[in-house]
Parts: sequence; C-alpha cells; structure tokens
Amino acid sequence: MKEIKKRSECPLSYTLDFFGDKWSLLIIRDMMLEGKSNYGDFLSSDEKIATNILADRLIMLENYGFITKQVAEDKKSKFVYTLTEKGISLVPVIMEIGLWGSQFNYPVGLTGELMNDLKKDREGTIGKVQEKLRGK
Amino acid sequence: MKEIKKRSECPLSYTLDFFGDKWSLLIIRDMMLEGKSNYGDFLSSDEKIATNILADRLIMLENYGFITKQVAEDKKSKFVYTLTEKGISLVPVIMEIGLWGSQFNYPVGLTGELMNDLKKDREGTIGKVQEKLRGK
DNA sequence: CTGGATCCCAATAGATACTG
DNA sequence: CAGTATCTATTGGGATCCAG
Repeated sequence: MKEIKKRSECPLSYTLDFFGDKWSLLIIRDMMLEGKSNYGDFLSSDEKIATNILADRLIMLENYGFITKQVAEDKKSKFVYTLTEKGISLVPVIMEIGLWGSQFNYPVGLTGELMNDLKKDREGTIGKVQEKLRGK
Repeated sequence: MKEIKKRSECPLSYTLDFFGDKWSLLIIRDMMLEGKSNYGDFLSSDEKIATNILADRLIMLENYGFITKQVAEDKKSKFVYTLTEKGISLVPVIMEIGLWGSQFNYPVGLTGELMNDLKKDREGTIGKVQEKLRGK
C-alpha cells in the first residue's frame, strides 16, 4: 500500500502527504457527492482510475480511518465502503477545492449546484452536506 | 515541464490536475504564508524539495499564470517570484487544507496562528490574507 | 457473469551530483 | 544562485486472474 510519510510539521504539508496524489480525494468525492459506495461505482467515474490504483487507495483510506469496508446486505460477495467521521471532516476541504476549480471550469450536475450554494454561504452548505452524510 | 491534462469536467478533478502532486501547493504556501520569493528560499523549506522538481514546478506555475518571475532589483543574477491574482485566489484552498491538517497535527509558528484565526472566522481571515498579498 | 485484486511493464517523479 | 543531468524508485494503465 501507498505509504504516508510525514515530511514536516506543517499542517498543510501533512494533508498533502495524504491527498497530494490526484486519486484519493476523487474517491472521497465519489462517496461524498455522488453517493457511490463500491468498487464498480468508483471504476466507472469519468477520470478512469486504474484498478490497481483503486484497490491500493481503498486500502490506504481504510487503514488511515477515512472509510470503512463492510459486506453488502444484498449480496455477500460485495463490499460497501462508507465514510467515517474522519472522512466526513474532509467536506470543507473538498468543497473549497471544488469551488476554486469551478471558477475556471464551468461546473456540471449536482456538484455544480452545490458549488453555487457554497458560493452563497460556505458555512451553511458545508454543515448541510456533513449532516446528510452522517445520516441526518 | 509537468504537463497538466484535464481528466474530466469535474471542478474538483480540475484543481487536482494542477495541485494533486504534493509539491506545487507547498511552493504557493511558501510565497503566501512565509513571504518567500526565490529559488533558494524554497529549497530551504522543511520538506526538502529536490532542485529539479522545484525548477519544474516554478515553470509550471509561471506558465499557467499562478506566479510571475522577475529579475531582482538588488542582484541581477537573482529572480524574484511573485503571486499573481490567480495565485492569490488559492488562499481559501490553502487555508482550508491547512485547517484540516491542523486538526490532526498540532500547528506551529505563523501558520499555526493563522489557522487559529481561521477557525474563528474563515471569511474574515481569508480576506485579510488576500488583501495583504495584494499589497494592501 | 460480477466484484475485486494482482501482475507486467511503460511512463513519470524524485534524489543526488554536477554545471554556468 | 539557479538551475541541468543522470540515475533510481514509484506510479499507474491495462490485461489478466480469482472467487462466488
């Protein structure tokens, strides 16, 4: 698995040690904004993540406590990935990054609506999304 | 130079195409929070960026309009890098990422103070930092 | 067949030594 | 001071494979 090594005491650098790799946050995004929850869902995203990278990052995210992996109720050969409270704490980060991107790249779909809301009221929108992820 | 290729229409993914690489944002941080402005300054940071990576990222950041490069006034063999308005627009992103990191990694120095301010008042602090970078 | 993981190998990132 | 050159390690695309 991808090893996370802390390069300095800086909190920004610390976050980048986890998420400065282009893929981890996209998986979080899929769970957070698209409601995706399993391997196949993640593979089908537009960015076309490779299967080995996906498997690797899922293990990393689980090991570091951002997500949990459980057997699906409908099918026992299937796994369901869920955000932990630590994962949910990334909502403001995800949204701020997305908001920045939307200034240069016109947003589409649900993500776009959320970004517009965020523009109007960052605090309120962030809280709303987090509440929803916690299951009301 | 590192090529930026857009992997999808998602604004989050778009931002990650630029900054999902562990180094670019640290250079921005140095300029934004530490007041650093030249090659040697960046090299001296705790994360020990390699010289080729630094050179590469500076070109990338300049080519995409995040920073500008000028000859220093005091010494003509020296260059001074400055954030553009586009670079300054990254303040909220940098601070949100830093704030998240500071929840798990106790902050130190100037960055730490800023993070505490941010916790109290995100909007106000972000605006204050941006004003300062614009030279009042 | 479907979900999930592994393997191979090309491409890229990065550490270190060196240069104008 | 500000890079380039070289060499090694890591990443990641895509085929393949395994288990139910």
